Amino acid sequence: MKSKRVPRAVREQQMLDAAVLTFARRGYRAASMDEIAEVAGVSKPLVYLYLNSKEELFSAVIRRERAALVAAVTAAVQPGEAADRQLWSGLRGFFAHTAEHPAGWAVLHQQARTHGEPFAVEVADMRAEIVAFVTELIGMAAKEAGCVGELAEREVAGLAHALVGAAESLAEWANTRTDEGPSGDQEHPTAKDAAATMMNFAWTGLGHLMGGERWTPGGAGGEGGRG
Amino acid sequence: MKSKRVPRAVREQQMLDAAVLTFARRGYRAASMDEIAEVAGVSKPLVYLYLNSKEELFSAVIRRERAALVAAVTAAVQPGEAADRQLWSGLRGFFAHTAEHPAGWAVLHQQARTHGEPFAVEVADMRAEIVAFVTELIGMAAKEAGCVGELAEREVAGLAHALVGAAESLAEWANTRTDEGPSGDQEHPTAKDAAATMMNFAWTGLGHLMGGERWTPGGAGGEGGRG
Amino acid sequence: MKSKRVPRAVREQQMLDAAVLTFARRGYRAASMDEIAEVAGVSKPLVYLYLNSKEELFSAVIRRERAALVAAVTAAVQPGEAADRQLWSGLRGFFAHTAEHPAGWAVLHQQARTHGEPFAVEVADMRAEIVAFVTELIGMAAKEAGCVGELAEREVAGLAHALVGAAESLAEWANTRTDEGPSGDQEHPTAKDAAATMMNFAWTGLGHLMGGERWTPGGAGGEGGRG
Amino acid sequence: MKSKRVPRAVREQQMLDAAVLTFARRGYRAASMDEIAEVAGVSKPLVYLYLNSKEELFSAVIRRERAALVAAVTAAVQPGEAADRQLWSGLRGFFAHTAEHPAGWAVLHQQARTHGEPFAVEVADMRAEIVAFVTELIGMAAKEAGCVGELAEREVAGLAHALVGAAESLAEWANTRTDEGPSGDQEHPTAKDAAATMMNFAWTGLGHLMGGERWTPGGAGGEGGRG
DNA sequence: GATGAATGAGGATTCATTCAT
DNA sequence: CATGAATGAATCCTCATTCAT
Repeated sequence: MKSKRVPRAVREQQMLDAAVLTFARRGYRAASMDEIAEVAGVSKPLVYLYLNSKEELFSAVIRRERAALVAAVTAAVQPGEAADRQLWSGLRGFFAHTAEHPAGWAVLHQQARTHGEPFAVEVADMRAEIVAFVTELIGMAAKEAGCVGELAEREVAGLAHALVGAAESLAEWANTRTDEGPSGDQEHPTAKDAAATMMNFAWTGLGHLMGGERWTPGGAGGEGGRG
Repeated sequence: MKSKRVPRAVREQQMLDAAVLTFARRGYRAASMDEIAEVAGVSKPLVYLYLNSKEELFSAVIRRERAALVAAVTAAVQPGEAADRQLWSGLRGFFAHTAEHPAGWAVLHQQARTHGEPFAVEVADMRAEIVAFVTELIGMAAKEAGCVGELAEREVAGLAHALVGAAESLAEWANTRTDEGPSGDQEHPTAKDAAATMMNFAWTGLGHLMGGERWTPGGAGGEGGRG
Repeated sequence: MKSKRVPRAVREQQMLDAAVLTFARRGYRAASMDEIAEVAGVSKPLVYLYLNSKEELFSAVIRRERAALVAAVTAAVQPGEAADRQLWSGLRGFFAHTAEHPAGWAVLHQQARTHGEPFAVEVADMRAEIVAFVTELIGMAAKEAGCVGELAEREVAGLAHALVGAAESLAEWANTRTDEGPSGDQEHPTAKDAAATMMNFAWTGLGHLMGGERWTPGGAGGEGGRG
Repeated sequence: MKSKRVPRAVREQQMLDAAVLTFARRGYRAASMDEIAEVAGVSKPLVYLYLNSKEELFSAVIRRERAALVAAVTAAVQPGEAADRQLWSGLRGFFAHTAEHPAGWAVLHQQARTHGEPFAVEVADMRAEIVAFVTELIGMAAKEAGCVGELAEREVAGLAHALVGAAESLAEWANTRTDEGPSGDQEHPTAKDAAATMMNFAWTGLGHLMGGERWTPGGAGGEGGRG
């Protein structure tokens, strides 16, 4: 005896919840509208009445999850702070959100990118947003460090992409480990640990990069890199 | 004008070529055996005769592309060299191969991971292989730098994952640009550029990390990071 | 002019009807779900929605036809009567039912037995049921005739099998003639005629068998048989 | 290393042997030419070269098995003997042959009858042959017993069909038991036992039938039957 | 004579989607 | 609002059959 007469807005969220889970579990193509309706606890025609089609449903899911992730990161950051503090906060927000919403993250990071333009574009936009934010932070840091023009624009873009990719990889690693580890949070990289790893890995290097330090293939191994 | 009466080994490779392209373009589920057969220039039954099923075909594709990628990286590295030189060479091999085989890379990096255990495991294994290689290099570098026990094992694993993720992200970025950019190679990050970015981004930071430098949230931004 | 919006229970029977006809006409393998759906006047997906698979459909058909045949025979028999009366009534019920449902009989007698364990077992069970009933009747008759232990158990089982086989053969013969004969019922063995033939053929011999009469190869032909 | 250069006639028999086994095991439709060729130890095109098509192959199998069965029965019978001796011998030949060639019997009795006219006709013809032989024997017996015109032609036909059906049923029963019984021949009806059962069951009754004895529904059970 | 290479045709099954009630 | 009933359009897979060598 399912609860009847639920307001539309609520029903829609239930459907989106069911869809996120199902798309994450099965993938876009393998997820059937039948299963989604069943998981949502409603009849299939109702799903169509509210969400129109599988494609629109997937789209709605992606938009909602994107918004939620961006909101989580944005909420974590204090706009006025120093660049490294902002990155630190943003990363913690990112890792915390993806850890709490693994299905949502899976849909964004894995499913949406592998099933055609309409969806991939949405995620690409989100990623561009984040990359732009990181790029800005790097710029801020450069200004803070008093080094102007030292880093070419393209170089900065590359660094930002690398940084974002590193964070994504860590997020997946952390989430995957979570599923298997029998022990508590102390055992695996929590959001805080992951963020710390990122800061040590990326920011320290960036600082020296801004100081003009470069690794060059010509040098004798690590020696050349630090010279 | 399809060449007829081709020996089996050759036909199989043609089929795998067609499958890589099609799986990369459409995704595993959306790719139809009909389309793959057509792209391969053979009839569908022949595909089944040689590769048995869609699942086995996908599996064969993944195995082939995995082997090719690992071979490319391995061939690029000179085992005896210093850690940073090995990483540098390996990264160049990696970026060069993924740039030359974008479809193969897409299948490994995007499709295989999103379509169920049997396939994801294969890629996870490959990734673990690479992460292990990177982990070893970091260990070597630590020894070269005379810092022993400075980095916890878990920390190294995190760094390796971050590094690999950064490289993957850069590879995708580079390849995506390639598709759209009308101009030549000079315009976008080539394998060499990408590898340089990675070395500057990751290795420089690692070097200082081994020197005991850490970023801490308590400190005043970048200043605290370097102290 | 297909009647639309029919309740599920009704549609299922229509499908089973169509399936019986089609399986009888073509055989299990040669019957296509397409044809069955067409004969049933519905689309193929509906058949799958209700009956799940060709195998389950065939199974459902067999179970329904088995139940109908057993019910027909059971209904014809008066439990309290003498053994020969019960056999006589049961045979008439059997011949009447198989004559009225030739397709159902064909599916049970020919198709189900030739297409793998799951189906053959169902029919074997039914046959065992009937053989057991006949065996019981023979036992009853022996008791009525005052001959106890005269017939070995294995001998009775053999006789029961022979009797059932004879009835099946006659049923097929009668039905086959029906299809071709242009004239009315009087011309070919109706249920009553067939049952009479069976009683004369089988029961008369059984009676004398119980009286100790045996045919032996040693004797001089028919003479020896009656001695 | 298959033996090469085998004369055509031999190869054909090997193929027919393989076909009998495979058709018996799988059924006509489910048996694939691939499997038959493999069982026969030859390549598929050779099967087509010799037997032309699956249909013709099946036909050839049926014809060969029919001929073998008829030959076995014929060989067992001594034309000049008394009717009951001839039937006794024929039945022993029949049961012996079907027990020794279960696959052939399965193809004739089960497969051929369930897969369309062209094949069913062949078996129907064979059955008619046998029924005619039995009919003749019954006629002979009637003459031997001095009763002429006592049995209507249609009645005799029915009796013959019943008798043949009983024998077929016993044959199947005996063969099926053979597969399961772990003990020796003594345990289950051998050809001889089956034939004895048949003679007792059928011939004894027939003898009295010729003597004018009839079972009638009106009478009080077995008593009325014999009166 | 014998076979590896190849395919046209067809069959089971699933799914997104829509009405009529 | 809400749903049981129904389907068009693919998709995976198999098989009998034929060449070219």
